[in-house]
Amino acid sequence: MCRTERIADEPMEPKKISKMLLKRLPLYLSYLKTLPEQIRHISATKIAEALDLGDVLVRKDLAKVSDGGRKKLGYLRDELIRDIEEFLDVNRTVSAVVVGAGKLGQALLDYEGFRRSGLEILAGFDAAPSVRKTVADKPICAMDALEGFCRDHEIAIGIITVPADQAQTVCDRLVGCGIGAIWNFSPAHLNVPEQIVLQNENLAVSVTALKMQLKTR
Amino acid sequence: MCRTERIADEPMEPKKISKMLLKRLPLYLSYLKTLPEQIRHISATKIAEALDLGDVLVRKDLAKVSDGGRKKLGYLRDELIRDIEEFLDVNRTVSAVVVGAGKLGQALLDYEGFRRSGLEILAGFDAAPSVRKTVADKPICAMDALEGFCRDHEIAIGIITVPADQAQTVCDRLVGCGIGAIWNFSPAHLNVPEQIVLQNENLAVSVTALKMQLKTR
DNA sequence: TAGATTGTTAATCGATTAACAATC
DNA sequence: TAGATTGTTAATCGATTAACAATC
Repeated sequence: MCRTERIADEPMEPKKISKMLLKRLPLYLSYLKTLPEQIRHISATKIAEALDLGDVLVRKDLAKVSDGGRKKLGYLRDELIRDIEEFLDVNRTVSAVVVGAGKLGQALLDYEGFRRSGLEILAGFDAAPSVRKTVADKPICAMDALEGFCRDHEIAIGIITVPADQAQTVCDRLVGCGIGAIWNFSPAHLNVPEQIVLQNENLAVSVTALKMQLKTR
Repeated sequence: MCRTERIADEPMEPKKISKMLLKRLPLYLSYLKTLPEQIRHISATKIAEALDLGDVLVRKDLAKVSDGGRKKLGYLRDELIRDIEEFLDVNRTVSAVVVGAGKLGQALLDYEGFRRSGLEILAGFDAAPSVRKTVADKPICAMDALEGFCRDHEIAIGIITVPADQAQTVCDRLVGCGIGAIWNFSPAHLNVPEQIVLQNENLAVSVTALKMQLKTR
């Protein structure tokens, strides 16, 4: 087996971090932050109960990001918060643009909460930018300004909120600008080069799945 | 083993439908609908290639919802569309309300595309309904009208777009109205009775996970 | 001490993929 | 026929859970 025959000075492969873990850690973080000030210690079991998860699962997750676990006591809350924040690198801010300044695009431009996650949306772009000049003090620009803006501001994430039939074109242009990730709110399937991170937020898919669970329970 | 000792006249357990399947079927459907008119046949392999999925996976998915598969030919496109639509019951419309008429709530009220998924949002509710009287011809009502409205219109889905600190309260009221599912866009973890379907659309979680993939690739 | 907790190893579960038989 | 395809059975993979040892 490859694993047992590993050459000694080959670097250890880093602990694998799954997407599932990445989705749970922010939940732990927001739960920990809602706890009353006077609570100093918190156990994996308590977190698991509060969030309807298995206790072993939470324990393993926490062990991946912190070594502050004390038998019988659990974790020091503030230390655990720091460790998760450090792991998730919430203080590193990345820049984004929204393409498509319809209602949804405007809502994302307007949402204050992203800053707490380390996302800063700098501008919106739209084929008809005349409807609004700014949203939440952020400029709504014409599409032909996209490439220049992305390069000048080192945009890392392109957020797509245009209709499905324009999504691939917009996606290609964003990739051409050198962005590293696409956050796709359109219902279209997008083709991206493999080094680009693609995350789909397809509300039509979500609602259909929700309806089905409603029906078949 | 339980399975082998099953009493003969006990009803067969229905084929299990996983959440993953429910999220892929709408993707197949929208892909099939974008195909040019003249294409009459389509194979699982082609769909898999177009959507970056495994071919066996698609084949198994399709077999669960249609028996129209013909060796060497694949599926008749129109028949497959009908079979998937029937399985997903897209023609059954369910009614919903949005609680929280901020930018995001308004965007959801305004989005035409939900009708194609069989979701009809009838009204919005807000603690300060005075800001807007209607969005997309749908009324924005005061919170104290929530219970009456939900009962009168047999609302099945409650969509939550209020800030995190009000989400649980709103959720409890919706559950009290007899809705069957909560679609939660707030970043709060919600406690619901087990018979209520809960789907979280936590954008803070999404963006954090996206940032991490960006970093660690 | 006894109990609560962590953290590890093994088992289970579910979803995906591989292999392959069937056949139009 | 040969090739493209479906559909099934077995294998693999990854994530979760169970069992349990350690210990403060």
